[in-house]
Amino acid sequence: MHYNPAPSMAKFYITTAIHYVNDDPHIGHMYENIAADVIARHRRRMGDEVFFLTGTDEHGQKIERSAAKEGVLPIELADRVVNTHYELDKKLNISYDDFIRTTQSRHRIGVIELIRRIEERSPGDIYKGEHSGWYCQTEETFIPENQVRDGRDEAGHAVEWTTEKNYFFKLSSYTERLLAHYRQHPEFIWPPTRMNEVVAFVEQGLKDLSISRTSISWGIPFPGNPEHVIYVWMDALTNYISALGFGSADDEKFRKFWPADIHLIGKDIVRFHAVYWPAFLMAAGVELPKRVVGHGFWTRHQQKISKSLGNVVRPYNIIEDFGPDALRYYVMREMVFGQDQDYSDEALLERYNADLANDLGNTISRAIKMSETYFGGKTPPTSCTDNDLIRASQQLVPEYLRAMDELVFQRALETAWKLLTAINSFIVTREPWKRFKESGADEALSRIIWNVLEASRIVCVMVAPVMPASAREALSRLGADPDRIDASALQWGGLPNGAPVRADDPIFPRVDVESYIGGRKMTEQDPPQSGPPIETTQAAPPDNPRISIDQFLEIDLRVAEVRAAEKVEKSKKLMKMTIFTGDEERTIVAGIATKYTPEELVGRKIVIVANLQPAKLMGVESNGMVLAASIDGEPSLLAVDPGVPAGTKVK
RNA sequence: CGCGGGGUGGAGCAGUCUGGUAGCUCGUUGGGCUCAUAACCCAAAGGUCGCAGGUUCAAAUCCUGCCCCCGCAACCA
Repeated sequence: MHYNPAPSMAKFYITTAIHYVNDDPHIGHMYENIAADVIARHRRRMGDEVFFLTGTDEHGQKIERSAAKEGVLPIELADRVVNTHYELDKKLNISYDDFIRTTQSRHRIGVIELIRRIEERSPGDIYKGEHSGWYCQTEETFIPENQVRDGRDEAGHAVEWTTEKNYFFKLSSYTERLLAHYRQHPEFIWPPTRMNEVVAFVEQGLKDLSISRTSISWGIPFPGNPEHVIYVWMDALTNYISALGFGSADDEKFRKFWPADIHLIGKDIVRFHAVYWPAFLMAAGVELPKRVVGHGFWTRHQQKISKSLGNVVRPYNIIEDFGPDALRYYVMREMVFGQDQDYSDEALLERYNADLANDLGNTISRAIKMSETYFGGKTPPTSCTDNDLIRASQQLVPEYLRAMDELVFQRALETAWKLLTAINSFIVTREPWKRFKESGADEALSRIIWNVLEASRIVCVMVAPVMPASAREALSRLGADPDRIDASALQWGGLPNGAPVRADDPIFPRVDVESYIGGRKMTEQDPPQSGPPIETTQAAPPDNPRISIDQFLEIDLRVAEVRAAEKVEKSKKLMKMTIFTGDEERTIVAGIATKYTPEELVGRKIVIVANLQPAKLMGVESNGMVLAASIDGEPSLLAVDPGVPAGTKVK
C-alpha cells in the first residue's frame, strides 16, 4: 500500500471558462477558479509541469451596449471588470499561470489563425450564407424566437423578420466524426451524465453554425471582410490555444502544452466545449482536448442564482473575515463535484467550525501544545515506524490520491478527516498527559507525540491544494518544512526530530454562528437597500436611479378585492383573478400560483397597478398588475387593513 | 409524452455506472478525558433507501410504470 512518489514529469494543461465581463464576479466564478486551482496545485506537487489558464471574454453586444449606457468605451468597461477578477483571484490565491483577455492581440492572432487553418485544411467548411431571424431595429440585434411575441420583443420593441449575410461553419458535416470521437474517448466528457446529453444532442443531427455578425462591432473583424465580426464561440473558445501562442511566431507553449488535459467549465456550456470546439479543431487539423469537465451550479434555497432573482452570492465578507481557505474548503468539501449544491452562510460556518476549527485546527493545537510542554517546544527526539497511525495513514493516503485523480474532492477531503479522527483517537487512547505525569518525557512519550505531529503533518500536506495558505502555516508550526507538500511529503516519516514547533493563536478560531450572522444583518440594514440582505453574502447592488414624485404619481395604485381566482390552465405560476377595483370588475393575471391557492385569494384585498397596459399571458388578457414582495422569486402579496374599501388610491 | 437533475435515519448529503453487512457530517442521548479552540474520544437511539411491479439466490443499486420536488424552455406585467 505504499505510494510510489516518483514524479510524473508529465505536462498538464488546465483551463477555466473565460468569464464574461458583464458582471462582477460571484460565487460561480469563484468556485470554478478554486476547483481549477486545486487541480492545478495538486498536479504541480505531484510533479507535473502545469499550465493553468483563466481569463475573460470581453467581446459582444452586451458589453458594447452596457459600455454605451455608461458612456465609456467597451474596453474601459472591460478593464474595470477584469480588475475585479484579478483582485478576486488574488484574494483567493488562484495560482494561474496566465490570464487571457479576448481583447488582447495574441488572442486575435490565434482566432485568425484558427480560421485560416480551417479554410486551408477544410475548404468550404467556412462559407458565406444567410442568417434569418427576428431583428430589432431599436436594439440592433436579432432576438431569439422565444422572446418574440406578436411582433415585439420582451422590451416591447418592434421586430421584423430579417435576413443577414453571415459566415457559417459547416458543423453539420461533423456529426459522425464527433460521435465517433465520443465512442472512442468515453472520458472526453465528465461527468458521464453530461456525455449522454451531448451524444443525444449530436445524434439529432447538427445544424451549421453562424460564426459572424454584421450587426455587432465590438469583436474581432472577420479576416478579409471587416464588415463582419467573429461571433461568440469561434472567438471565445479559441482562447484556450491563443493563450499558448497558437498562430504566433512563438508557439512553443502551444507545442508543449496543447492539447488541454482539462477544460473546466460550468454544465451550461458543456455543449459548446464538447461539440463546437472539437469540430472547429478537427476542421483546423488541431488535436482535440482530452477532457471537458462540467461542474454543477451553486443554488440558493434550491433555486438557481440569477441577477433577476436578486440572489447572487458574493461572499466577499466571508473571505475578509475568515480568509480565502475557509471558502476554498467549503466549496470543495460541500459540493459533490459535478452536481448542483445549495450555498448558505450557515452551512459554510458550520463546516468552518466543525471541520476547520474543531478538527483540523484543534488537533494541530493539541499536538503542538504537547510538544511544547513535554519536549521544550521541539518535535520529540524519537521517531516511530510502526503503530496505528502509520497504518491509518498508509491506508488513507492512497485512497486520497485516487479520489483526487478521479476529481472526487469531497471524498479526498473526507480521507484527510478520517486521519484526523485517527489522530484524536490515538491521543485519547495513549493518554500522553498521564504518561508525562507518571514517567516524564521518556522515549515512549516521545514516540507518541512524534506520531501525532507526523500524522498531523500528513493531513496538512493532504489539504494543501485546497488550503494552501493555512497548510503552509500549520506545517511551519508543526516543525515541518512548509514548502514540502509534494508526493514524497505524503509518505510517513517526513517530520524532523528536534525541530522547533510554534504554538500560536488558533489558525481557525471558532465562530459564534448566530452572533456573526445576526451582527452582519444589523450592519447591512443600516444603509438604505432594496431586497432583504439577510446573509453575510452581498447581494447584487441595486442600480436603480431615483425617480421624481411626478413619475411616481403616474402610476395608479389602488386597493382591489379578489372576487374569483383560478389557476391558468397548463401554467405553473399564473393565477387568473377577477378583481373589483371599486367601479368595475376586471381580469388580472399574476405569477403567484406557486405560493397562493385560489381559495385563499378570494375575498382578499390586494394592491394593484391599475393603469398598466393590458398584456396577454398564456392567452389570457391581464389588466393590471398585482403588487407583491419577492423573496428569492417567491411572491408575498401586499396586505391592506381589512376595512379599506376596494378602489382606494394608494400612494 | 418538451429537455435535464433529484427524492436515502430529525437536518444536509455520499453510495446507484461495476447488485451481496446502508455510510458521512450536523443534531439527540449516555459515558469517558482534561493535552487542546466549551474543543476531543467511546457508545447508543434513529432509515420498509418516493410508490408499485419485475429480473435475480440476492436490488438503494438493473428493468417497467407511477407520484412528488428542482432547474431550463413555454407564462413572472
